[in-house]
Amino acid sequence: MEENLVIVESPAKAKTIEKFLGKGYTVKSSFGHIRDLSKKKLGVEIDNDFKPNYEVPEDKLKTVSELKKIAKKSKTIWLASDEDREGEAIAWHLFDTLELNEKSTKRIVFHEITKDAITNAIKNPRKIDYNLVNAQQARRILDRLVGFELSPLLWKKIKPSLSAGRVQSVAVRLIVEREREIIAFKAVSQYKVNGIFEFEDNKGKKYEVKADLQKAFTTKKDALAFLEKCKNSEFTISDIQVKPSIKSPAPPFTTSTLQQEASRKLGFSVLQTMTVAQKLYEAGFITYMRTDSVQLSELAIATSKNEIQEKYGKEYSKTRQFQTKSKGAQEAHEAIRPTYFSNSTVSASANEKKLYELIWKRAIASQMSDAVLEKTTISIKLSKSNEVFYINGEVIKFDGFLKVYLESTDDENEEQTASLLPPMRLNQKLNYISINADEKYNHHPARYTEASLVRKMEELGIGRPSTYAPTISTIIKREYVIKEDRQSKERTINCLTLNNNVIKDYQKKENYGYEKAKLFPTEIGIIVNDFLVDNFSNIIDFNFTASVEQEFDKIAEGETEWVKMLKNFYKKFHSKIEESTKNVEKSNIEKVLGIDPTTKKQVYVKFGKFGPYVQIGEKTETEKPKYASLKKSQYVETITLEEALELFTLPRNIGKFEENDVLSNIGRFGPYILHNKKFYSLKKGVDDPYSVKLERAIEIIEEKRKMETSGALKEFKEDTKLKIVKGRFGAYIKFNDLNYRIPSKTDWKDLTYDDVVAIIKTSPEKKTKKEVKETKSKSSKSNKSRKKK
DNA sequence: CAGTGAGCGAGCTTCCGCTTGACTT
Repeated sequence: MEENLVIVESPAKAKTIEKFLGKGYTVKSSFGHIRDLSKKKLGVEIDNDFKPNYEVPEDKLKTVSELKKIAKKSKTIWLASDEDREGEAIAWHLFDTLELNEKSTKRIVFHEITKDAITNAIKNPRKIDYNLVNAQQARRILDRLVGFELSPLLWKKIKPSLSAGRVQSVAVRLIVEREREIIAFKAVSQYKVNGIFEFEDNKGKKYEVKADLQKAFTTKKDALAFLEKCKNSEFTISDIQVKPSIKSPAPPFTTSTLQQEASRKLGFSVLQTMTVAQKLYEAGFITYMRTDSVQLSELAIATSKNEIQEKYGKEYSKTRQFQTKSKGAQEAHEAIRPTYFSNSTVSASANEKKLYELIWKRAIASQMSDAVLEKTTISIKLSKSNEVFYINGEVIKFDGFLKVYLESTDDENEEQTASLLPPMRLNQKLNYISINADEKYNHHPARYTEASLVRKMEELGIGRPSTYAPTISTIIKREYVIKEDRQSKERTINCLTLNNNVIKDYQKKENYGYEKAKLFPTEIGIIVNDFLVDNFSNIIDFNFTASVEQEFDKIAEGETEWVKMLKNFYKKFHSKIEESTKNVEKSNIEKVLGIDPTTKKQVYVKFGKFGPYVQIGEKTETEKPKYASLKKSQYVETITLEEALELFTLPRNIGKFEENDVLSNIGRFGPYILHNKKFYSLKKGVDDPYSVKLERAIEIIEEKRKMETSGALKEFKEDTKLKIVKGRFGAYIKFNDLNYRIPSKTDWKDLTYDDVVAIIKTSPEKKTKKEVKETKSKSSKSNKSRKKK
C-alpha cells in the first residue's frame, strides 16, 4: 500500500517534486486537463441550467486509468494542480473522475518549486474551492457557446469550416483594422535638415560633429530658403544642457515578453520560442515557460544576488520584486528564469543555448542596479535665422544592468544612437562642412508580427500564456491571416546639400515598405471580420473579455451564481444568433470595376470558392468569361480597374529563347516560367511574373539545367569535391559531404574558389554526420505535418 | 506539379485552456 499520491499538472514538475518529497510519496502528472466538454456535440444542456457534459478524451484515457489505479492504493491523495482558475478545475475534475473521497483527498498549492514551499504546502492543505471551479466552468461553457453557435452561422452565411471565437476573432479584427489603417494612410514628406560641423579646441585639434535642425520644412521652397540663410551664417554654440538620468532594468520574462524579445533579438517565431523553451524546461534549465507573472521567488532573488555580487561586484546588485500589471493575470507560476543562476549558459542545441542565455541575462539584469547616465544637449545658433541645431550626447557614468542586457524595441525607424561628445564650450564658433535637407516620408502604422500581436492581446487581456502560440496557428490555418514577407518598393526623394556655399539640388532613390514575417489579413479574414463586427459587435469588442472576466471573478468570489451569469449572457447572444440566421443574407461579394477597353465588357471583382478573383464579361450559353485570381496583396475593396486588367496579362509572352517562346504565368504552385514544354519555378518574393524580364528567365532556365546535368550550380577546377548546390532554402556550399551556408547578401554567382575556401574556414564547426541525419529527419517530419492540411 | 469560378446534396466543419507525446518518411 502506497502512502501518498501527489498529482501535479506537468510531468517535469512531478519529477522534481518527487525528489524533494522522498520516500512515501508518489508524484504523478495529469498532463493538464483530463476532462472536457464533448468534442463533437455542444456538450451543454442549455435548458437544464447549462449542465455541462464532460468526457475524458481518448488521449487521456490512459492517464486517467493509471491515476485511478494508483489512487485506489494510496492512503492520501494530494491534488497539487496550479493555484488558478484552470488549476482548481483540474483538481475538481480529478476528484470527480478518479472517484476520490473527501476524507482522503487534500488540495494543496505552491508557487515555487522548492523543498520549503512544498513541505509548507503539505502542512497547509485545504478543500477544493468550488466557487473557483464554477468560474472556470462558466468560462469554459461561455467559450463553447460562443464558438459553437457563431461558427455554424458563418458556415451558413459565408462558407463551410470557418470558425469564430472570443479570442481568435478579436485577434483577426486587430489585424484587419490595422490593414485598413494602412490602406487609409497617406504618406507625407518633410524636409529634415542636418549639418556636419567642424571646430577646433584650445590646442588646435579639429573635431567634427553632426547636428539636427529641430524644425522640419514642409516644402522644398522653405528648405531651400533656409539653406540660403545658412550660406553666410555664423554658427555658435548657444547652450549646453547637462542632465543626469537613470535607466532601470525590465522585469524578468513572462511568456509574452519572452516571445517578443526572442522574436526581436533571435528572430524566433512564437511557436519556435515555446518549443525551445519547453525543451529547456524539461531539461531542468529554466522554470515554467507559460506564465503571466513577473515575480521571482525569494530563493531566486537571493541566489541571483550572490551570482551578481560574485561576478560583477557589490555595486551592481539591487534586488527588486516586480508587480504584474497585465490584465487578467492569474500568476500561478513564477516569472521565467534560470533554475540555477550560476549557469550563465548551458550545453544544448544552438537555439536552446541562445534562448537560455536570453532568459539568464534578462533575469539577472532585473536584479541589478540602475544605469546612471548623463545626457547632454548642445544648441547651435545661426546668426541669420532663428532656427536651432541640436546635438544629443549620452555618457554612461555607471553601466549597472546595461553590462548584461538591454531590452530592444519594436520601433523600426532606427533612432540615432546618442554617443560621446567631443569637448565643446559655450559660445564656441563652428564652421559647417555640409548641410543637408533630405525629403523624409513618415511611416504607416506597423503591421503586426506574431510577437507584437501577442503583446496587444495580452494588453487587452485576451488569451492566456498557453494559448498565444496556438491562437496564431489557428487564424493562419483558417486562412484569415497570412504571415509573409513583402518586397520593398522604390520612390524618389528630393535632396538639397549645401557645400562651400553652393546648394546642390538632386534626387535619390529610396526603398521603403519592406515587410518581414508580418501578418496580413486575407479576403476571407476581412469578410468574416466584417460580418462579425456588423452583427456581433459586443462579442468582438476589445473589452468583451475584460468585462466577462469581471463576472468570472465575481463567481470566483462567491458573489454571483454561475448559472445566472450564463443565462444573462446567453439570452441576448442566442436571440442575436437567431435573428442573424433569419435576416442576414448569405454573403455574396460582387462589384463592377468598370469596362474593359479592349472587349468593352464589364469587369467584375468577386469572391469564389478559391478566393477573390476578377472576371471580364458575363457567363452565357455561348461564352465563357475570363477569370484571374487577385494577388495576395490586393483586396476586393481597394482593387482598381487598372490593377484588375493587369491580372489578365498572364500568361505573358516575354520573348524567345532558343527559338521557343518563353511564357510567365501563375499556377497551382505559384509563379513559373514555361519554355519548350518545361516548367521553371520563379523565386518566391523575388521574381514577379507580371514584370519578369527575358534575361532573368533565361538565367533561371540555365540554372535549372545546370543542376540537372551536373547536380551543382557551380563547380571548381581547383577542387572537384567542392560544389555550390541548390537546396530548399537556396544555394549552399557542399564540401566533403558537409554543408556550409553562404553568407546572406552574398550572391553565389560572385563566389570565387578562394572566397569559398574562406567561408569554409570561418564557418562554425560542423556537426557529425549522425547529428546532421537527426536534424534532417526532424525537419522533414515537421515539413510533412505542415503540408498535411 | 503548373488555375480553378455549374448545381445538387450527404456529411462534416467549430470554441478556449491546461498539458505532452506518438503515428510515419
